[in-house]
Amino acid sequence: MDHEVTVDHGGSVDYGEADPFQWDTREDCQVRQILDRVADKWSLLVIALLDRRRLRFTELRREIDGISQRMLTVTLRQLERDGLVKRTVHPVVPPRVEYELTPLGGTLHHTIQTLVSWTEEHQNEIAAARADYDARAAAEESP
Amino acid sequence: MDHEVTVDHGGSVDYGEADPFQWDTREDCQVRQILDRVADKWSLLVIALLDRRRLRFTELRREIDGISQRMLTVTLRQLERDGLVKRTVHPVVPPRVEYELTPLGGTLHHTIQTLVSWTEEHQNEIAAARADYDARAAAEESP
DNA sequence: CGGGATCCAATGGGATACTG
DNA sequence: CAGTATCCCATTGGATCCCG
Repeated sequence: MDHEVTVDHGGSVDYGEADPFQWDTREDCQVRQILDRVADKWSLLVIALLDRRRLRFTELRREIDGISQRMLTVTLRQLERDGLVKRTVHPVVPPRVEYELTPLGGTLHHTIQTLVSWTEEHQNEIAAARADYDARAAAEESP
Repeated sequence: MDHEVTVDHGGSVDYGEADPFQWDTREDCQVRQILDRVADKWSLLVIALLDRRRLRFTELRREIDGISQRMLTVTLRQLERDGLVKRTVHPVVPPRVEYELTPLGGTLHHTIQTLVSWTEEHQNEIAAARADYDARAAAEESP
């Protein structure tokens, strides 16, 4: 039960760990699929907001500018399915549903916070790079 | 030239740093926009692959399973515009264009690598959570 | 080889209305 | 309040052709 299983993907390429700096970039790869979920626009924001908090549906909706009710629902369901967010329904009227990070979601939060921090720290450099790029592009078109 | 500028966003809400754990989640916020770019499916993969390497267009295309020529072009242009990737054209025939991370892109790579590593480490937990979720969902529908 | 331009299909995602 | 369901449009992104 604890031995490795080699799956035949139909190709003859060797996908072993020949290169420690290389990882599996195939579409059907687990990591790729999870990355798509985790690196999602809304997921990122939801996880970032749920740090040390426990928010209700409407609170999240209000905090995340621009998200529609539909996308918040979809995003929360995905995160719940992935075991990153815990959903608690309080049987009262009116309904009260709260969302919080699971321990697993908490570990991801650290990583995401790093990404957010990086963005905050370098936003000026990026803005400058964009301005520079746009200026060059404009200069080439109109001599 | 080095004093802070306060921009009036047209609203009367106070978006000051009242809460150190809270950040600006408005759509027109720089961080939000950059996050969207940086947390993009393909951008993530390109940056992850360009670490300590310098790859040609076709090499990137081959490495990233499932990316179309169009999306690779678009992604590389965006990354170049943001100052994260440097594009070098060698004036030979046939053309030889190489891409590499800029120093700024290098700093981002660290962060992204953390995200990729997190995914690799926790993929089994996530897969288990999904299976569990799906099992419960199926159980509820068919009694 | 490394794209730019174009066309078209898929899908993401908003608006709205209804429910427990 | 916290969704679900439906409709529908806008953007994303793939396929194809062409050019330097």
